[in-house]
Amino acid sequence: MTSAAEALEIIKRGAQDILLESELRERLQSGRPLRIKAGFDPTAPDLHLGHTVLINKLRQFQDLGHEVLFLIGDFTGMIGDPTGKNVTRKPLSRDEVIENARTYEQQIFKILDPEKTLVMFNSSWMGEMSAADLIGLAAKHTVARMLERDDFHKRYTGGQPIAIHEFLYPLVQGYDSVALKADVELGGTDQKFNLLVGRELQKHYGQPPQVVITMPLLVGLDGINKMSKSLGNAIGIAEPPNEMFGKLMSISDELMWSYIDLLSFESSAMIAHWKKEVVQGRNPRDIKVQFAKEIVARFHSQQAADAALDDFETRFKQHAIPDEMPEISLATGATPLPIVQILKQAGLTASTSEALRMIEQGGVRLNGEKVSDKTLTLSPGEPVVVQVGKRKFARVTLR
RNA sequence: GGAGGGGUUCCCGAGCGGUCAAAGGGAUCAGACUGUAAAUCUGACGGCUCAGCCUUCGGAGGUUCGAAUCCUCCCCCCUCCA
Repeated sequence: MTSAAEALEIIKRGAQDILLESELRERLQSGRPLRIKAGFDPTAPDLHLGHTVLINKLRQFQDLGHEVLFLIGDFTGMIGDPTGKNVTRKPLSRDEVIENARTYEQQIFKILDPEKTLVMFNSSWMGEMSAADLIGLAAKHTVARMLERDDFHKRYTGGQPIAIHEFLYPLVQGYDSVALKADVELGGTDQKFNLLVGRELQKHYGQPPQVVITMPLLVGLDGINKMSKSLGNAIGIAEPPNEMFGKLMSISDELMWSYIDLLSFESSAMIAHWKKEVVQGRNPRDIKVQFAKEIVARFHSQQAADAALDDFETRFKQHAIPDEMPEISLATGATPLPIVQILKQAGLTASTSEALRMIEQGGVRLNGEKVSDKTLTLSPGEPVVVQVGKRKFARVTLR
């Protein structure tokens, strides 16, 4: 049995803020299973590593005997969370939201214990709410306080539009905590404002305010924005091992450390040791490889991780052709097919113009031989391995 | 309701009658280098039947030999006043 003090230590690891820590300690000491809320906006159909920072923390709560309320914001998803956005989001349709929510459910149990997880949808209470109730809810907050929020403030002063419904988002999210009688709510640091609104509203509705725990945001592959599917800088937890491994290796040597801090299950002592080694001259690549393997193994398997490393090395260190690649069959007419058409039709380039450019730049290879003739044509015959750049391959058969 | 400012290629942002497929930056992609799909450097970056042609500058018309640039109407955004 873990003591309340030990539990607190576990929970604190990696957390950015705990508001208020004293309240959390009290509730842990009460000994009852706490209701731990985390809300997810169903805009992104696939979970990525950024989400797992939070989900790992939820898992820790479960391991400590608490109950996780995994809230899918299907109702709020139709609003679109304005957090961190500098433009108004377009609302999702009902069908899209439901579709996305289903995908979420399938994925979270790679990490969470289904026995201790309640998956809920906020439409089940928000959908029932009358217009009068909603106005009543809106009356509990002011425009000035909304504009205190950094992203709203920036948009407002920067001449960017803010639609009224975006103000409702934090209120609805806060109301969810009331409906769920949450003891604790977890969120990214960017959610702090919204989480605190939950505390306010719970007080208004006569409940003890929830403890707010924020987790640092994982920066995306671009090294600038937070990881987000819509920004295209994410590593999805369902991605194939090679893809996941390659993306992890593409993280810059500096950014790598924040990934390791937030995602690795290695002890803090080990991570500190690695940092020291790199300062002393060890190639950061080695650490990155180890970390990438840990993550791939977590979502796939140890074998898959080893295979991903092998593939990576043969492909990038030895510039070899990978074993597996898409098989494509193209129909040839009476005349031989120009190389640019092959590249385009095989999906290796977006257009024939791009195919021409790739050839000019020396990025196209046929069975490993660089192609320099833009007018090259191929006739039906043996399958050929067509390559564009270092990453795109296809085995093409002309018929 | 009134006055003013603005909508440009994936994003930001110049251009304000021909020299514009449209500066610059970012992103992306390719090449070089590298024990990394790090960093750095170089280049490319609308499409096509590719030394030529076609389509783009909020939308629809118009003026002109010629328009992203001028005019008319419409749509959208912002600011100030009420």
